Amino acid sequence: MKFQEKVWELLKEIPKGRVTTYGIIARKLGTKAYRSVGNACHNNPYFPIAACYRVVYNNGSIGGFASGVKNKINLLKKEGIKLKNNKIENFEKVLFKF
DNA sequence: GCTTTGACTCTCG
DNA sequence: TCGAGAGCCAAAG
Repeated sequence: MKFQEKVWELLKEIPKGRVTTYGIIARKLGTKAYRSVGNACHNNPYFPIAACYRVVYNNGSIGGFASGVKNKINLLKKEGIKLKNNKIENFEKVLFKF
């Protein structure tokens, strides 16, 4: 199992309406490769299963998205997550820490 | 096998 | 509160 595959496995675990951070995922995998987690999301082969759009910065800002940040925000809104100025509202509440 | 790059994070001013 | 700088790790060239 590759590093990126593990990331995708964790992404599948994220429940609907929740988000997580790259740092949390990296720690869960026992590494500090936050940036590689981002790469894994960018190379995500199965988009709908692994919810890469539910992953954000550690400070609650959106970060980036292959199809555009706006699209990412839109998806999050549909999940019931509220955003303000590219930042997650109630970040502590919707944060999923595994 | 060394260098570059990236959807990151932390620290400091 | 916000921006700049430095550090980190894995993957690709």
